[in-house]
Amino acid sequence: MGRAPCCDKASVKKGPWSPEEDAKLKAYIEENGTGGNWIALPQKIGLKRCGKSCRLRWLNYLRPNIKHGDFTEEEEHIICSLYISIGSRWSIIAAQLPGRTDNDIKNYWNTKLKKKLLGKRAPSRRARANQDHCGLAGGRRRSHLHMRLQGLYNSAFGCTTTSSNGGGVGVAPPQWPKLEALLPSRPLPAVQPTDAVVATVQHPHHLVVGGHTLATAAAAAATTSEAFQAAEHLDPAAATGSNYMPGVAGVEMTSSSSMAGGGGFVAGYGLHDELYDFLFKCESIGGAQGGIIPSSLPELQCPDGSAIIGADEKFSTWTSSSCDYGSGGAGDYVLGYDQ
DNA sequence: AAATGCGACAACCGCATTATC
DNA sequence: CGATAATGCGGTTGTCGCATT
Repeated sequence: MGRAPCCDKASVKKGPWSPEEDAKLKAYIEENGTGGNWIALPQKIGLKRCGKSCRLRWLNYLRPNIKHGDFTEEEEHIICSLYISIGSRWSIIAAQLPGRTDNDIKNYWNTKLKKKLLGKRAPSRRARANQDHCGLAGGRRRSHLHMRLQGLYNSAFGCTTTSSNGGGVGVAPPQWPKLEALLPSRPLPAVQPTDAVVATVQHPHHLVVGGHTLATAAAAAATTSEAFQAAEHLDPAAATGSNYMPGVAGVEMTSSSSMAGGGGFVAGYGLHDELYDFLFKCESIGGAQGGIIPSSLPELQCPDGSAIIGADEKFSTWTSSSCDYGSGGAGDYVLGYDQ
């Protein structure tokens, strides 16, 4: 017995939305709100659509103040730096970019930014079928790709230079972190306001990442790195054979399936040192170039929008007192941020 | 001009989490 | 407190249009 379908698939229309459907949905929600029940909404307004489809359409396209396309360089930097930090947590990343949706960012990453980082065209879906048979295997592939991405990220954003690529500005390259789990062994809090997209950046340098921050994430990684030594010996991409992220070392391990019980993967040994190196060298370098990494230690805000509390030392307070991560249980790992 | 390849993006699917009964 | 429903999220797929062969 599987899960009951959310709607009657047979009587539900699929595919692109027509202007009429858009108008109906938009008009109704603007007038009445969602009523707190997406499943019932399509029946109310006479749409032959699944409630989930309505929700997606509203959140991604019909909602006011949605921006599409034309990502700025600053937005790209934010996306990249957050991706480095937390992986493919698109909803969290979207929360840092007002007007952007997770779907939009995800698409933008997959079609543009990833390639920008990789510096070459990624194989198409059609070509992907062959990839598994030809690629480097396991750890060797990982380290190979890892090195490539480090260089490519650097060159793509001018984070650093090498004498050989001609794009140099004569600064030392930041360290691309080695492979390891960045975050604690459970996902970031999933708590996001419905309209998280418009909820966040109070200050461009105070990024709040689902309650974690770049700084706290780095600190977390530092203190949990030991617990993730095993991750260094795993290659979920190879193990699953399904993650497509050539060159994105830690990133290729961040699919939700491969992360079951594990945080976003980023870097390896002494995350503490390497991630800070990476983030803040980029920052100091980027300062002259428009910046890649947010330039100050971020503040910490609980996902529920309650107190904004400074720096790392309060993270454990929040996690232990007000944030239930669910099944993982607080005893599963040691935070250690403020130890 | 037709076929094919590819990029971009909208939408769907299924799982995890949360809320409610 | 368990079962069920609803919602949120991320991965994947489908489709369209443009570029290339």
